[in-house]
Amino acid sequence: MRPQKILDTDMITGLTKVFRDKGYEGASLNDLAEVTGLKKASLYHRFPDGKQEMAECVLSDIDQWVDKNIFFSLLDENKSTKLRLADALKNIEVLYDSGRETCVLRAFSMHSGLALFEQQIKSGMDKWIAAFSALGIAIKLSSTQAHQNAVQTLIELQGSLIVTKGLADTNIFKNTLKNIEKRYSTE
Amino acid sequence: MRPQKILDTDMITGLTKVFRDKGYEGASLNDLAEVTGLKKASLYHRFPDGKQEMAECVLSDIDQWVDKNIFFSLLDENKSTKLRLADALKNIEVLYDSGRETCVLRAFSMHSGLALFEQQIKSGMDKWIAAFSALGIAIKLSSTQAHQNAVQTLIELQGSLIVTKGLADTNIFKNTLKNIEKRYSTE
DNA sequence: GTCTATAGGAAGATAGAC
DNA sequence: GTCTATCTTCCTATAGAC
Repeated sequence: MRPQKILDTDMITGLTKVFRDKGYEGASLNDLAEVTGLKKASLYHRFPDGKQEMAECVLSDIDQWVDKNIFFSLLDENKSTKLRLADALKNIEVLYDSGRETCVLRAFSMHSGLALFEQQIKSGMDKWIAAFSALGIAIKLSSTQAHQNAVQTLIELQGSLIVTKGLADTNIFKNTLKNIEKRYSTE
Repeated sequence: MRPQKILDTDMITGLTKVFRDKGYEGASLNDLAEVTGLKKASLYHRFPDGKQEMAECVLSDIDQWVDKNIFFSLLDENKSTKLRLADALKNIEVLYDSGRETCVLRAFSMHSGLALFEQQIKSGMDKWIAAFSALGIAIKLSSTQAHQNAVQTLIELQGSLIVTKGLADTNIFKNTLKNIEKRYSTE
């Protein structure tokens, strides 16, 4: 991404919204131009490699947000495990807008045929599992038990996003977050 | 769909494979023509309304298969609840090829922008929930408990499909099926 | 850095011969 | 019923003026 002039953080926000709603192939350059207020040719000036570069910037931006607001919370040894989890879950609710928003990585997983995304999906999932495994270890689970719980947590988050959107009922997602909280409760 | 000449059930099989792999927008008429061995114009002869009609036929075909092989199993009052569930789970494993295949309805849920699909997703999910709720009632759960269990089952199935594909590990899906079996076990 | 204009190709869909 | 050939539209991407 080249040096910028005006809006830049706002541009990523707009691109993210379009990619989330439409997926990689579903998002056309016209869509992306419209949401940013720029013309197509101007988008190519900011992102010389075109649509793929825009997608990578969006992914990288979300990746950093998740690192900072979710994984860091889960691993912060200055706080109790209960508080760590509560903070992480609160930020997960923000990230997915209580289930109204989809997971971008998943939106990119269909179609595209770009192997790049497959790899990022795998490593993204591995990071979620590692973070929740660490939380499991912190509450004295065995390492295999901690791993199983982490996988189950990821399954429930992803599944809940789908069912929440399909039935248009955010209570489903909120309920899943509560179940996850219970799973890591020590009482 | 017009009267047919040669392959017909084979055609649906081929179309299904393409739609599952690529989603609705990702599946081009060239892809669909190639897999069926017909030319594009011939596809339009069989499906006058084009791609959308093909997609609807695929969905309807799967819908019937699920009715017959999964929902009917779950509701078959001639068998024990344990056996009903075992049969249904076995067929779920077939349907998704142990997690290697995606859920077509979900593959159609992105992009497209066709409201038709949104409606079919909702009613499809409702049917899964109703079927598993009935199983819950059959093992004497309260109606609210049966409903909650059914929603949780659907969440785990959908989530497990995603995580299984993301990590390329069918053990994850098989393990989820075991967990579902446990949830409805009466011992 | 942003624009207008356009190239070049692939998409969905149709006409009409056989 | 299936084909070849073609239409229109939309896509990603680029050239070049300002």
